[in-house]
Amino acid sequence: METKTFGQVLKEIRRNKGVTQRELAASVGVDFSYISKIENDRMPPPAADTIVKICEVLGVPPDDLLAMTGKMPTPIKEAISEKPAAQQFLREAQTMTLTDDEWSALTQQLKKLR
Amino acid sequence: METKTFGQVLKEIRRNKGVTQRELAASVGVDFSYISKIENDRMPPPAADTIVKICEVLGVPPDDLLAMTGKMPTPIKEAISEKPAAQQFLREAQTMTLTDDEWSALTQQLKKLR
DNA sequence: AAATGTGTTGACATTCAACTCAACATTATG
DNA sequence: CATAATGTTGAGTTGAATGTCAACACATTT
Repeated sequence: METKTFGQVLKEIRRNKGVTQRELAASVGVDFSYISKIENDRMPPPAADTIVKICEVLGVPPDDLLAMTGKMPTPIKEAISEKPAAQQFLREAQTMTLTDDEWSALTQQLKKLR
Repeated sequence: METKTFGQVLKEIRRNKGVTQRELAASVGVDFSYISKIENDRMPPPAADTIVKICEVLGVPPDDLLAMTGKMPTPIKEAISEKPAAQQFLREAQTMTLTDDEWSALTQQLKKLR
């Protein structure tokens, strides 16, 4: 399985949308040279919040790009930080080393709650 | 409800165990003056991993102190970073803004899985 | 070919968490 | 009280994350 890098994926999305690095950078609020480095994997992926902004500008959901980096946007981090019960849950989950399927099952359970 | 600070709780535990700041600091691997500052809330709580070490030295479970800080130990962070399915779960959970009870319910579900 | 738009590169800057170090203050003990 | 043990404080350090800036290269259009 030929796994694409973060930079490759971003460059592809941006080009498909017909946006230049400078346009994207200006809208996001970073230097355009930074976009270039990210796209060529000269630098690690940006902060989670920057990834979210980039995706907003490009009009795509941030989920895939976020998943590639293993980073979590600020709102999610905060939601967890403020909830001891959530932290408790995560500690349990970690000691169990859940599989992907088990996580999916839990996501289903989530929806049942409401 | 008079909520105790992180420093107050730590100082109390340490004293109950009859350990000096210098002893604790030496065992944990930090400067003793750092312990002092933490106990007097002159500095924010230490990194999650340091909290865990402190609790190991003092012989208490780290859960309470960790919960007070909203920080997550490295193993847990890594477990999540590596699992897109877990991130997906957390994104869902965040948009739903679960209550404590709902988190507890999920923790119960966890145990049912095995 | 000249100018303009777009992309790349290297060096450097900024911010923040998480401490350390040296000096001083306070408390306990003989 | 004298000394040692313990605790406190202010200033500085370190490393990682996240970028910026200036210069240049390439590509496109006129």
